[in-house]
Amino acid sequence: MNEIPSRYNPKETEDKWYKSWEENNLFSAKSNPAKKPFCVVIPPPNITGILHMGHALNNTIQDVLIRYHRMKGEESLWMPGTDHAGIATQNVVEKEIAKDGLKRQDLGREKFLERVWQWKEQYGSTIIHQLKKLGASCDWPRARFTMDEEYSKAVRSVFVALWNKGLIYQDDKVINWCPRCQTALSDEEAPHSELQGNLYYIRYPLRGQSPSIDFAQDKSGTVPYVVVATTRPETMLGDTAVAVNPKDKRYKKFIGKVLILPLINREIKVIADSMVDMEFGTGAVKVTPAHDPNDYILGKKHKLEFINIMLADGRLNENAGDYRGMDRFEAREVILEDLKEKGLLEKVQPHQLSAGHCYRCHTLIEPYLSRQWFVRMKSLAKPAIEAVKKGKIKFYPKRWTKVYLNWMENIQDWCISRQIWWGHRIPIWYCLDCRKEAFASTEEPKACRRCESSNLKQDEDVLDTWFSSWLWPFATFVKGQSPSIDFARDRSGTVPCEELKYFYPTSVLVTAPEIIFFWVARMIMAGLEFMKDIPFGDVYIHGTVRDISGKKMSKSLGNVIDPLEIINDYGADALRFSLISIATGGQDIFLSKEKFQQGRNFANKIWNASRFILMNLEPSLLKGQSPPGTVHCKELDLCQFFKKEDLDMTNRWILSRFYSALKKVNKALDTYRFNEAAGILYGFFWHEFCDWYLELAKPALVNRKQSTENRNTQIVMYKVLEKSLRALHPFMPFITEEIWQRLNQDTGISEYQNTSIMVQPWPHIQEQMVDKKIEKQMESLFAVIKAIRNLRTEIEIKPEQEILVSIYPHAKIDRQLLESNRSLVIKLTRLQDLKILDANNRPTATISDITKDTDIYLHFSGIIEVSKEQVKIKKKISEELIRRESKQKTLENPAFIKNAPAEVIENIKNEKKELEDRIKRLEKLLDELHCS
RNA sequence: GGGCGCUUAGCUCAGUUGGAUAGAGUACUUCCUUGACAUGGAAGGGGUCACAGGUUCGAAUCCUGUAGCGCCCACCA
Repeated sequence: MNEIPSRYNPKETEDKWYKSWEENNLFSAKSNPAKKPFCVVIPPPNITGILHMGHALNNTIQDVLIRYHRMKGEESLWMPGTDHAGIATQNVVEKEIAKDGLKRQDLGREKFLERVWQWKEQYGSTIIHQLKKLGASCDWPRARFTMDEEYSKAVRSVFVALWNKGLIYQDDKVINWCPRCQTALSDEEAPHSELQGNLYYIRYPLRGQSPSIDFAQDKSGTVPYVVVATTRPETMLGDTAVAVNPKDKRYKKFIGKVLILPLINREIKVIADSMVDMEFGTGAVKVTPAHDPNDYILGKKHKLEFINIMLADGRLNENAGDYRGMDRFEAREVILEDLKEKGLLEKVQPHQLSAGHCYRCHTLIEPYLSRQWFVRMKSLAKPAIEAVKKGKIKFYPKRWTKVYLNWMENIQDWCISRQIWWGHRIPIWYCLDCRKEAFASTEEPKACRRCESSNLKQDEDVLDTWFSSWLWPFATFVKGQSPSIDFARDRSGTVPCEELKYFYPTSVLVTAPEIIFFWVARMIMAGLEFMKDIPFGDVYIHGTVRDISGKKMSKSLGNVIDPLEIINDYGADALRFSLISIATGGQDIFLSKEKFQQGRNFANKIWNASRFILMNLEPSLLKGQSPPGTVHCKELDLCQFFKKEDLDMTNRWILSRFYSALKKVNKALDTYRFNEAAGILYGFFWHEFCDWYLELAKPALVNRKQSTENRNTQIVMYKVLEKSLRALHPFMPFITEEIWQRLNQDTGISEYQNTSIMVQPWPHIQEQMVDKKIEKQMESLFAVIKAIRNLRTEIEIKPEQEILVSIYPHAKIDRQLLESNRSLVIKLTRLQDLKILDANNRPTATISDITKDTDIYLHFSGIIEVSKEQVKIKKKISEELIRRESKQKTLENPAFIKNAPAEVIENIKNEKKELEDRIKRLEKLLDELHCS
């Protein structure tokens, strides 16, 4: 026992216990009708991922929930897994082969994919190991990967199901194109961000006018050109019209006229459309149907030509004339130069705009006309909107509901095809012989359905990664199922899938606001479509982790605080506890390394309190003296150890406080107020259990004789610690396990046969131990102790110097309370003696103070500065007078008396009376001071 | 252009349905190496709860507006 070090060393415990939990299968959960299910599916991290603070927060919250519910006796499953992360992973591997001077095309599709799988096998579970470091109690043997065979089948089934319903279609549209990743992206994958650019005003001459004419000097009134404003001048090469608003008087005469597109010398028409904003720019807009979503609409409407001027990599193609082969940004500069030379660049204005950027590589997105696959979303969205509106799915905090609904109500078709290789290949086949319509199939078809030819070709594209993620809450459960699985029917029992029936819908989804659209919304749609039921009842949205100045943490900014570094320096429990304490109500959290000290210090506090308790515990006493089977990890009525009435106040107090705190913790956890739960436990354990209770208990413990007092104190101290450990376990799994095991071992209590604290029951509230009266009394006692300490500090004398205190208890306080705790007060205030007075007679040479129910006189062999003492008391009196005055005023207000609830009035009356009492007593102290 | 969040102690933030002398962590001041813990203990100082109106007997808390900061969404070239 004595070898317990005085500092908690996480390194010696964390890996050891994690291993033990895994070896004993303690994270495993399975269909168990005898128990209530509780299920959380992990937001699957990318296989390219490395643990950052966002993960740490996200997974700590999930682990707290899982561990809490597991201890509450629910069959708790935390379903883990990883996401193949199409673009991100492909990028990583491409970078890798680039070191050998290779491109993916050099290897070919098959060889390249082999390389990716290799990479995945080697590095793909890095983040899983890191989550283990964090203490995540996932059911690891279940871990799924979005490209597992079964999972892939599910993806294809879903695709085919939607295809059969006519919800999937192929079309040429202007989509978001990342020239670096060379693939289409969905709108969500191309978030807009502000950009400082220019608005370029370019002159488009009327046909018949020489382009070389010096326009600037033409002031005759008939302007031979139209000026358009654009932020992307290079796209002019693809212009096929100029549009003006039909109501715009300035341009009436130009409508229908033909302009000569500069540099290219294409004839383009001036068209009229109400879409054009007369206020913006010149009111005349160049129309580039193949490179702008709006222009695309105009192009369709006015039957314009669609001219694609760009290659997949962002360079200009053969339609760009002399500019062919140039990169889009380079071309912009050259074009501007050329325009300027020809006198066609009228002016340049600085202009702030926002434009899409690739969410993977941050490259500026190019709107790009291409043939892609889409999902029609409107009909899928409808039930998903209903489910939230009807409260079947609830967001915490509530405000995200609106964000969700707003997006869902304006939902656009989802571009799901990606021009990359790593991912689920689109299950569409084309017959190269009959060349009829393409068809979808869950399995590779042997022959064309029309002409029976086997000369088939699968679509080259792969599906958006999120097209697999949206099935996560149920596709993770299908293992060894038939590929043509009909999820909904499966639940009804046609195809047995016990686990899905048992765990679905899952309980709660924990995630960050950034992926509400990407993932949460789509999972709800998929769940309702394929399972005919919601995927989860609650959605808890936590904040985004930022650095101390409010910036998002990112490697490029160099402001990252690495969770693994924190774990290494402070321990996983410290990291977890600090994160939970900081994360409030889904608010963004601002981190600095220092913030983790709180968690570390708390862990150390728990460690040392436990160390103290272990050092003062007589195992034989606990083992031998208690009734058979009583010191038990199961929740037994504490009354089996002792009659509540036989306990002294201190013990009754701490038990009462523990259960009062526990009640609040339960409530907080049940409503996703994690920081509050952590805060209550922190406050209880540190400031009540350690600061007060253990100090109060010391005298009883020093007395090693087997007195009832000693025995009871040992049991209570032990019990409160043990229960606190259990309550703290979801937050700090490692240290609580370590100590719990030591308690187990050192007390030699054989009833602890279970392997771990994590499978012990959550502490049960023993209502009979809650005693508000005792709590009040102890507070009075604490007030006395504090007042004495305070007086002590005031006189600034040496610790050794003799000090005596006499107390006059007022009627309110139980004299008995002081009498029976006299020696405790002496100990905690380091007095020589404490007298409890019968009459309120002030002895000489003292300073004094009052508490709510006592007058306190402190005597010492020094000189009192009477004037200073007077000032102190007078100040107090005047403060109290002000308060009394305000209460008085309130009570004199007839409206208050009329409207306020009786209870409030009563309170104010009491408070006023108390204030008056205090004032009277303070005045008396002042009086006595004059006498002395 | 919409929507949302924030503004409380030097700093970082709590404050549940309106009814305390407005809390915590950290920093600061003084004292304490008293055998659980200096990653500690004791005692302190520090806030007109962004601003202006309003509702109410009563507002940090509810309503309206203003300012600043920060997010998210949107096809203004």
